[in-house]
Amino acid sequence: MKLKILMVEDDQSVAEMMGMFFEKEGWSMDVATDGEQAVKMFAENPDQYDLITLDLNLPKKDGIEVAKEVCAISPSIPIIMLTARSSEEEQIQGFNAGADDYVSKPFSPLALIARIKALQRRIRIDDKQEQTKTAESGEKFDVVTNHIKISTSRREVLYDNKHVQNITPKEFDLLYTMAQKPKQVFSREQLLESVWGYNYYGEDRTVDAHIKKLRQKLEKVGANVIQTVWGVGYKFDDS
Amino acid sequence: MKLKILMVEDDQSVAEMMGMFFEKEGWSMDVATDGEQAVKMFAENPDQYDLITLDLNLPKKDGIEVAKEVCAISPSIPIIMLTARSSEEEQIQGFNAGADDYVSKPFSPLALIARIKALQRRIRIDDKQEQTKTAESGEKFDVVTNHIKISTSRREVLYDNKHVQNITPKEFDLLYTMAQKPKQVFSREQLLESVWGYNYYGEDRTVDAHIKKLRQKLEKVGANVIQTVWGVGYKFDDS
DNA sequence: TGGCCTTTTTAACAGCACTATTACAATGTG
DNA sequence: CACATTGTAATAGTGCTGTTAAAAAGGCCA
Repeated sequence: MKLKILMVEDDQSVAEMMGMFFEKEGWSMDVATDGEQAVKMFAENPDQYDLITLDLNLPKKDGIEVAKEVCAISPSIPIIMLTARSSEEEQIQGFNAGADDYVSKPFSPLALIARIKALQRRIRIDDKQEQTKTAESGEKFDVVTNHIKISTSRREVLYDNKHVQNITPKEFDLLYTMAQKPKQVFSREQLLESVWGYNYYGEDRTVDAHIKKLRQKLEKVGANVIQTVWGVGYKFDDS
Repeated sequence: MKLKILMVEDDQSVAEMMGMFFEKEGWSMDVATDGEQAVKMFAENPDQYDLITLDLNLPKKDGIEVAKEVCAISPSIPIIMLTARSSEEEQIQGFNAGADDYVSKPFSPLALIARIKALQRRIRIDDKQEQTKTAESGEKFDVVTNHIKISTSRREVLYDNKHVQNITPKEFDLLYTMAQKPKQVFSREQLLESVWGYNYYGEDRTVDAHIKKLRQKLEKVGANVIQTVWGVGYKFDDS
């Protein structure tokens, strides 16, 4: 997989650092240091970029605005937002503006690379399912499996078109993380890193507690989609 | 997960503290207090170490130089840089020299442990993906023989596309170990080392017991793939 | 030498005590 | 109210051992 990435990032040292890691992966990168430059660079030659990483706090034009304008030019471009604090508010705005995933700062270089790979994988899969998924209504769901639909922009989960009520942020993120790769087992540590963030050092068992609550709420609409894999972790499976 | 870590750190109190935390995780640690010693220790026996944590400010030979020399000996060894102040400059140089991740001082022991775990996980995942570069659809199987498919990411075993039910961790590991090299005989000692870990002192016959259970579960889907090699051990064969 | 029986070695099986892991409930905090 | 944590109960998995069954080896005799 060879990628060209547009990194929108005002902290030059971060950009340089990531540049080296991308190079290690065999990817190339352009950097825009403010919002205006980002939009300009992308507008000039949209097709050359495979993906955009987008800092939210930018000079001149903030990340949300950049995302909107970029999406106007090329709606299918994958965008990963880099949010300073993991503020729910910002995430929702970001998703609304067209972001596909977010990574909260500070992040480890490898974490970002992992997300990029995951996103690319997801997009390839989506492409294959394009026929089934397209248009009809204006409803956009980020994850669609046999029974479940998840909308990140609305923070909504539907099971057989029934709303799952009162999902909390952590529960939503947990479900979203696992549902992106159905049947794949996630260790508690993986979930901690993915949902709680790079620099969070909580207890494994905290995950259990949230899984329990999530299961309770899913059961209310008849969903039984989170399996325990003994000695390993959890997985999503609704087949 | 059992690790041996080479910690390169001139501040002895830091090293001691981390030593205790590593011990709690069941990991062992060697300490080098300056750059020269670090390179020497690593060069003497590179394979014993699973990971290096590397302070950047070192007597005699700085961390960057150590990283380069270590990478020259063994390019795949994971390195985590410990940067004294979060000086971006240093981080960048460190990565250039071959570091995989960084933690800025002062760091919490749990933070470093979390980073180590995350790094190990990624390395394992990357290794697997290299082995499994085939696989087109979302289905990824790490082992595929005539009748059996094994997916470590899903912890699933299929025999002629039938699920083997209720596989426990030990059983899965046993089967996975043997199925990787069909027809090769594994002694009980080899299996103990591979599945239980190299410093586990258990009875040979414990292996038998698990093989029995595994066979039972495999029989339920009509699989008869584990042969006894009298006086030697067991082997996987489904041809 | 080759067949047959006995002895010895090795593996299969079954059950139990123990451990590890997970689910659940309750609490404290912001 | 969401969350993190902790204690406890429930559950699943593991390790071991006594016993039984099977295989190999050795001895005996035709």
